[in-house]
This record gives sequence, C-alpha cells and structure tokens, in this order.
Amino acid sequence: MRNSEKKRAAILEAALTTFSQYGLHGTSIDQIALLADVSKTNLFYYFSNKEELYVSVLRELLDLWLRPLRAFTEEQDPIQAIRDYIRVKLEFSRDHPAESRLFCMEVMQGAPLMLTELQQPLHDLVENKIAVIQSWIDQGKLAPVEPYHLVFSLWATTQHYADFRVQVEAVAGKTLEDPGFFQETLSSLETIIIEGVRPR
Amino acid sequence: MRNSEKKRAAILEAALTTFSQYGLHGTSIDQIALLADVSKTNLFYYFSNKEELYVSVLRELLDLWLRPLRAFTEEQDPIQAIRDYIRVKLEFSRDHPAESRLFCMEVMQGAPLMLTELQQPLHDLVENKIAVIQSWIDQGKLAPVEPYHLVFSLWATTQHYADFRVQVEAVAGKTLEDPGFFQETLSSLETIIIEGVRPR
DNA sequence: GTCTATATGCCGATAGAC
DNA sequence: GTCTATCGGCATATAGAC
Repeated sequence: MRNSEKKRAAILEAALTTFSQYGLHGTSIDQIALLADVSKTNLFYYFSNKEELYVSVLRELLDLWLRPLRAFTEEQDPIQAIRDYIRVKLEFSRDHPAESRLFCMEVMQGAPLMLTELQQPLHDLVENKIAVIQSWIDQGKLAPVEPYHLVFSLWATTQHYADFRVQVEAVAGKTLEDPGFFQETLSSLETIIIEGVRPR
Repeated sequence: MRNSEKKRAAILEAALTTFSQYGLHGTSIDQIALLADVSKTNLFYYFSNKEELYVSVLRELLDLWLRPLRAFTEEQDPIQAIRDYIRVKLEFSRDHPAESRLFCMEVMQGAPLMLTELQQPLHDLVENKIAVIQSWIDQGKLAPVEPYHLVFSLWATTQHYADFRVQVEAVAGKTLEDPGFFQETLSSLETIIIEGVRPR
C-alpha cells in the first residue's frame, strides 16, 4: 500500500470515529487531523473540504452495512437464514459500532447527504428480499408475517446493541464485547424473534 | 398560562424540533429563535446559554420517555401487558418522533450531558421491571427468555419507526402517520415478538 | 422584558514558500 | 506533499439603552 493510500485510510478512520461520536457539526477538522496524526492543511490536500470527507466515510459504510442482507436467498432454510442474519448483524454491532452509529445518525437526520444514494439501492435490495421472505411464507416455511416488519425488527434489535450501547451498559452492565453477553444476546434474539414469548 | 411561560414553552418546542434534526452543534441559536418567533437576545433572557437550553429539553424528554415502562406491574397478564406496551411505544414514535430521535442521538453520543441523570433512574426502573418479567416467567405465564433482552427488543423495534423513519419510508413507502400502516406495524410487532416467526 | 450594537473566539479554508 | 501564516465568516454571548 502506497504511503498516500495509508494516509487517506488513516484520515477516513479517524473521521469515522470522530463523526460517529460528535456528529458532522460537532467534529472539527483539527480533531480528525490530530487523531489521524496529520496536519490540518495536509488533510485538506487529501479531501478538499469537510463535507467531501464526511460523504466519503458514509459511502464506504453504506456498502458494508448492506452486505449481510444480500446473503438472503430463496434456497436457504428460512429459520437458519434468519439465525445467520442475526448473528452477522450482531457481529457487525460488536465489531463496527462506530459505523452503526454514524449510519443511524445520518438516517435519523433525514440522510441529507446520502438520501439519493441510499434510497434506490436500498429500496431495490429490500424489495428483492421481501419477495424471498414472502415465498418462504407461501411455502409454509415461515409463519405469516408482514415481511417488511420482519426486516425492520431484525435491523432494529441487532443495531440496538451498538447504537444504544451506553444505555445497554447502564441497564445490563455489559456490552457485546463481553463474549458471554454476546452469546446470551444472540440466543435471546433468536428465541424472541423465531419462537416468540408466548408460553406453550 | 402566563406570557413568559408560553414563551419558554415555545422556545423549548422549537429547540426540540431543531436539535432533533440537526443535533446540538448543528443547530444555531438563531435557528431556534426564528422558529420560536423570538429574538436571539430575548432567547438568552430565558435560557442563559445554549447548553442549558439543550439540557432542559432533554430533561423534559427523559420523563416522557420512561413513563410507559412504569406501567408494567406483576398483577397484569403478561401477554396483554406486552401488547399494551408495544402500542403505547408505537404511539410515542408516531406522536413524538422528535423526542424519540433526540433521545436516540444523545444516548448514541454517549449521553455526555445526561448520563448521570439517566443512569441511576433508568437502572433502578429497569431492575424493577426485570423482576416483574422474571416472576411472570417463573409462573409459567411467559416463555423463558432473558428479561433484559426482551426489554431491549421492545424498545428497539418500536423506536425504529421514529428514528429510522426516512429509511422506513424509503423501503415501505409509508410512515406511522398512515393509520393503515400503523395498524399493520402494531399487529406485525405483536405477532413477531409474542408468537415468533417459526411456523406451527 | 425586549431591543440594537458589538465583543470574542473558533473553525473551515486558502495563500504561498519549500 | 507538507509546512507556516492568515483570512473571513459565523455563532455564542454580552453591554447597555429603553
């Protein structure tokens, strides 16, 4: 890897860390430069302005964020596919909490800088996976639920452990970095979503 | 209501709207003053600085946010209690999306201005409700799940429709303001969490 | 309580040497 | 590619009259 690529990567990583904690406006270029160990002017050599840097971070992140959903295919056993998806997303929450939070922040603010890029690919991808889920239901391999809401529930529950990490820690005293807690979270989410909480 | 109280309330409301969309640092006092229809200097008469205004907004919000959980009591039928909770939280997401988003943003950033006030009351309240859920499980009225994670799943799934509203709209084309979509969301979440998705 | 005017500091961005 | 120096603008906050 060339030196300039290493620097770019270091800046992007520092930007992700800082933006995800303080937001676009709460972060100064100085802060990012300091963390990436480059000078402020040098940073402007690599990214011509703050917004370009911010959007670059988002673009990398979107690709990473969408990847797990692409794995859903009709041939899979739905219960196992959902199990796998929960695990992968939970691993993402554990290993990439900054990405998860920045994505959440951007969407929450109306995705002003990502909406156009987000909308179409997201819509198309989900449309496709909705069809897969519906076909599972039609084949009787999955209980009849509205596919959209299943997808939303999977997203929401798994991301919660990254986005609300502070709250989870305040309440449960642990985070996903604790292997025992990770396992417990995984099997609890599997149970709740797959089996439900009604006693049988 | 005295005129000064009306103004305070107008400023708080404008602050909530603006902070929830642009964040603490992304919002200028000018913006809030404009929306609340007061002058900037006048705003400083009511709130001595920006952070005090921000914290005032958060404090009002925390009380509102915690209220639904207080309703869980051991005497209730657990399935009905969970059903009610989902409905109330979903109504909150529909009727107070700005509150939901600002809370999410603050927690996501590590709740720097609320952690001390959040931690203790939240921990105590949840501890208490965890015990209620556990007793339901012990009585066989609820399937054996880790109570913490049930609470997190309820929070996550219901708040998702406010916090990720833009994404929900991009994917499903509707929001909770659409009465049909609200009903569909409500019954889907009830189904998923209470019955699960495994066919029977 | 509300206004006009203004102080003050930070931060994004550029100029220009090396 | 990297540096030093600096500009210019915006936003918080205050002074002081009414």
